[in-house]
Parts: sequence; C-alpha cells; structure tokens
Amino acid sequence: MDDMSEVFESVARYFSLLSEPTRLRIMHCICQDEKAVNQIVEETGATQTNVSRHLAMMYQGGVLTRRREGSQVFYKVGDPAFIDICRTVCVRVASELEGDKNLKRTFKGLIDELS
Amino acid sequence: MDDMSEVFESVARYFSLLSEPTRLRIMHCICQDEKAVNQIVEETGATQTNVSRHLAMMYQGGVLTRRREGSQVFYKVGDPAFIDICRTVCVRVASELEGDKNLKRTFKGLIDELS
DNA sequence: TAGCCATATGCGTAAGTGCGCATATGATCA
DNA sequence: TGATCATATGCGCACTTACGCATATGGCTA
Repeated sequence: MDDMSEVFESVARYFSLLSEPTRLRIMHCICQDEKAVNQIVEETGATQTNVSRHLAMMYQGGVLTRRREGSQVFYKVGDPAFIDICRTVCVRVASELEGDKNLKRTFKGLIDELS
Repeated sequence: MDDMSEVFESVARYFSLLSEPTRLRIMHCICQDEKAVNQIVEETGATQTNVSRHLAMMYQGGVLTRRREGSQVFYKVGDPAFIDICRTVCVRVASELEGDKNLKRTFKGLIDELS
C-alpha cells in the first residue's frame, strides 16, 4: 500500500510549486513569451533575489525552461500541463465566488487568456 | 494591475490544499465513496487529530462535502475539478520519471483510477 | 585586465504549517 | 443522568518557507 507514499509526495511537491502567489504571478508573466529575469522583476514588482529564487525552484521542478543569452537568462513556462491545470483551477475557484463582480471579471479575463 | 493579487492568492490557496501528501492520501481514500472519519483514520494510518484537522481544512476550502449520521461524520470529495486536476498532474509527474518501473506502475494504476 | 551589468546564493529572521498530546464537544445508549 | 464512542480543537513544538540584505558568480566591454 505504501508505494503510494512516493507518489503522493511527488504530486504534492508539484502542487506546492503552484501554491504560492508570487510564483503564480511570475508564471503568469512568462506564460506566453519567454522573458529575462530583469523583465520579470520589473513586471512583477518582486525583488531580484526573490524572483531569482522562485525561478530556480520552478526550473528545478521542471515547470520552467531556461535559456542563456549573453549575461541574461530567459525563462519560460515549459510545462505542457500547466495551462490546463491553471485554467481548470481558475474556473473552479471563480465558480465559488459570490458577489464581487470585479474579481469575477478578473478571473474571466485570466481564464480567457488560458484558453 | 493588482486586481490580480487577489486572484493569485485564491488560486494559490486552492493549490496548497493539494500540496500536502497526507491530504492527498486522504483525498484518494474518499475520492470515490464517502467514508466516516474513523475509516479514513484506519485506512490512511494517520492520527485522528491530524485526519480531523486536514478534513476540516479541505471542507472549508470547498474541496470536500460532509454529512452527519448519528455520531459519525462522512466526508467525500465534492469538487468536480479535483479528479481532472489530479489526473493531469499525475500524468505530468509520471512522464518525468526516469527509471523506477515500480513507481511508474503505481502512477499508472492511480491514473487509471482517475479516468 | 579592470569595471560593470545580470543573475544566483549564503545567512539570518519572521511567519506559516504539520503534528501530537490532552481535552472539549456532540451524539448514542444503558 | 452518567458512561461511552466519534469527532473537533486549544496549545506547544519542530520544521519549513518566503523574504531581504549582502555578496558571490558569470559574462560583456573598454
């Protein structure tokens, strides 16, 4: 029965990559186009340290791909499952919102982006 | 631009429900049939305290439904998106495994269950 | 080579999270 | 009502995690 342990741990590890707002913001930012770290820093408003660390974590988790060009490093979401999963979750979470038209609209926009 | 913050936080909150091995084990256990807490405790091998707390957390997050019958409480996965998301992630994670035939087989079994 | 830009990383800190123990609440039955 | 079973919760602890600061590494250009 406890071959399962390893499975649950791997899956949990994957989900934890997606369970942090800053990381989601970063992923959203490099979801369609690859971007250099400094661009990501600028667009997300997070610090360079933090962005760099989150990127490294996601890269190691296999969610992002990385490409070096000169002194810059470009990151991009490279996980084919990512879009699917996020869209499903967004639909799911949005469906439980009561009230707050603005938030609903924002979700809707994001879901469209992902479709 | 920062209507997004709230969105990212909600989505992250959802993912964090799924980012813990014990919770995944519990969910797997009540994925198809509802079960009372003591059954879940028995089947998962976790302590009553812990199971109860995880169940409460997931219930509040809207992932589980709950039904009282006498002194027992039955829980069940009630999130229509859950199966989809987990299957996608399992496929995703399994695809990155190199070697370890046994683990692959376990994943495959789980994925079949979810299909 | 030296200096500069872009990115990564060691260290310390504060907040969050999972867990066990003991205990509280709630329901059944004698 | 009191005893007993099922579930939930307060408290404390250990561990993890996100973060900032300072600094290291790696590449470019003069």
